[in-house]
Amino acid sequence: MRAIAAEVGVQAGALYNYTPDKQSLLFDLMQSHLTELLAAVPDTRDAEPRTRLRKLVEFHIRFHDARREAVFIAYMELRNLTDVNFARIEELRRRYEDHLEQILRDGVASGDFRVQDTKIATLAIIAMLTGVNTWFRAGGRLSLDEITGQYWDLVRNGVAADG
Amino acid sequence: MRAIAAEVGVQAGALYNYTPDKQSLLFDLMQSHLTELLAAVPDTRDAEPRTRLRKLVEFHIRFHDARREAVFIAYMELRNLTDVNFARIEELRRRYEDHLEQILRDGVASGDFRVQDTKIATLAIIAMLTGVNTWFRAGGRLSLDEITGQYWDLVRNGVAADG
DNA sequence: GTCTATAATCCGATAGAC
DNA sequence: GTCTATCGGATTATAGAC
Repeated sequence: MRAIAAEVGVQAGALYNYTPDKQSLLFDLMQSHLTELLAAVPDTRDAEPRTRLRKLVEFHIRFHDARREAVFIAYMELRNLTDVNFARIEELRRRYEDHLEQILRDGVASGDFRVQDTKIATLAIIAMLTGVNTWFRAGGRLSLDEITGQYWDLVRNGVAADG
Repeated sequence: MRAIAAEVGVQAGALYNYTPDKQSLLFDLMQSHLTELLAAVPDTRDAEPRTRLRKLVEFHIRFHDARREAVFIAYMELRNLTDVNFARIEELRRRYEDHLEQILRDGVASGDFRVQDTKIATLAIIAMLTGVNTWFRAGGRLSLDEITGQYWDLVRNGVAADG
């Protein structure tokens, strides 16, 4: 709380005019992050499964790169949530995962994708995509667009029906 | 330190007969974990790239599942290492990544794999595999062998030359 | 709404008896 | 090698002046 106060430019006690306690502040940060994530998911219902999957891959990498700090907190501070707040956050996270899983399900049904278990593929793909944040730094050897293209190749081939 | 002492069954002060300070204890834990990881990497130099990759995927998931606590600490406590210790740990981690990247390079050279950038594919695959730890619990819907098989399908197709 | 001051608690680490 | 006791400092949160 002192570090946050210093960043904002006030004393620690003044923060308690804006949040009842540290737990609420942490929960609100995570909830806002995931709510904004859900609101920003591209609506691709009318497109083909491959296009929908590509759009989601591109969106996920872009969105998470643009909010590195929030993503970092959302992962590292999970264990500091109360049981009730943890359950709420997990529910939002599950709803995001459902967007991807639905695309995979539709792609399997249409014959575009071949995946044994869409839930496992969902978790695998999300972990892979989110991992970009742990090493990517702007100005490196490759641009984020180039990296996104390569991740898309891995995902596309990974779930392709003609693999 | 007090929590560790309680777990071991001694008072907090007694721990300092075994470690000079908390930083050294944390570093030793991470270093041991990664050293054991490197020592346990299967030697598959004489096998075909596809077999080598499959063996590494199976090894990675098995090894990390068997050491959930160490893996958790190795990720969550990274930011609490001094700069010098952080560099040492990153060097060990890089050496592990090199095992996978060499397999991918050899597979690309032999025509078995098609990957634009082996370094990116390495990081993507490792993030995907390590992610299993965040959700897998023994006794669930699928066994770890079944899950490993599905991750292998995703990896195999992802880097396949005939995708 | 912000400040200073402080309460209550927790932390890593040390000192010294045994 | 472990204990008790404690130091010095950090933490979250509150109280009360302005």
